[in-house]
Amino acid sequence: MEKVQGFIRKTKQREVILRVLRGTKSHPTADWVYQEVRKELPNISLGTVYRNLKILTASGEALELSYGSSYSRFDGTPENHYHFVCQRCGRVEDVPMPVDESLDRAVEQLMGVKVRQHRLEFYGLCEQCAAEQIERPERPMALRRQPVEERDQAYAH
Amino acid sequence: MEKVQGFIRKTKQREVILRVLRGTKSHPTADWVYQEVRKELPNISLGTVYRNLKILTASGEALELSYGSSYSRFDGTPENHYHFVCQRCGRVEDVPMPVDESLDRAVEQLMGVKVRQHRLEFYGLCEQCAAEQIERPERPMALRRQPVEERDQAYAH
DNA sequence: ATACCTGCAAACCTTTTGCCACTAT
DNA sequence: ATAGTGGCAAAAGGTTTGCAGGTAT
Repeated sequence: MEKVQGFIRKTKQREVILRVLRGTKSHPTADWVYQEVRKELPNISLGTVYRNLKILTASGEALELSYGSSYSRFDGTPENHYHFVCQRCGRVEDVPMPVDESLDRAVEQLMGVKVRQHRLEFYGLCEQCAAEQIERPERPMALRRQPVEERDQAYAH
Repeated sequence: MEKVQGFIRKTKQREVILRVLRGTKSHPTADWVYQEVRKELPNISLGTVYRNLKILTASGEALELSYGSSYSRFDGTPENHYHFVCQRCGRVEDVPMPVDESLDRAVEQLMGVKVRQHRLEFYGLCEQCAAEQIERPERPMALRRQPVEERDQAYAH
């Protein structure tokens, strides 16, 4: 039942997707990639693009700029602060570290933009999950689906 | 047609939602908030929770921890680097600033966790949008819907 | 009175999946 | 041979919205 990838095969589709991704600096959406790839492979499907984007992300050949989980989370503390996200159980914790607003000024000078705020998030394993994390698979672990129960524990108070 | 909020009325629903949000440190999802609020207001609907979460976020009484747009964006440059996101046009740009990995070690020592990476994103107005941003509404501007054409321009190469 | 709000349900939209034929190894 | 893949279309799942009746101000 558990479909675990033994090896990743080389295909035309994946090759073009990666080339398109590397060929732009625009941080495109999946749909944009789809439209681009379609110019070369008119029959490719959106599903394939998503599948390969996920594979490329899991194998470290691309980055996915998103919150990770598909839902938004809300925070009743309006003052900006940093967060730590456990990549295994999904828990989100505040980081007891002061917000460094001088970073905003630095970016403004570097890029000529107006910065209102920044968000800093750390990703890794929380104390509890790090303890349970004994084995270390050589294949990208992100390919494995996370059990729903574990994800849910993060919603508990 | 454009529904612009002139003032925000005080309602039981919004009051309870804010109280629930302030009463937890768990960075809950909208659905978790819904379940909690329902204990006090059994007839409230998920839609109302979403609507109010959005209003609270826009008025600065809560933070939304998400990427902002509903889609993921991908980046063909696997090396970690920082991003700047224009809150007006949605454009995403790389920040020419070295990644400070000592932050990861600092958080590990502060929290007793294992940090694999961090993500730092700056939000504000890009040079172009800052120039066009002449007026400054006193009501939270996030309440206003963004024209589709402007959002789309961010997908262009 | 008059906006604003709510509940409900349908609609939306991005992302995921099942199925089956195909193909790289 | 055989597991990984792709195309297609349906499904999923979080979030938004239209509507019509309520409700603060």
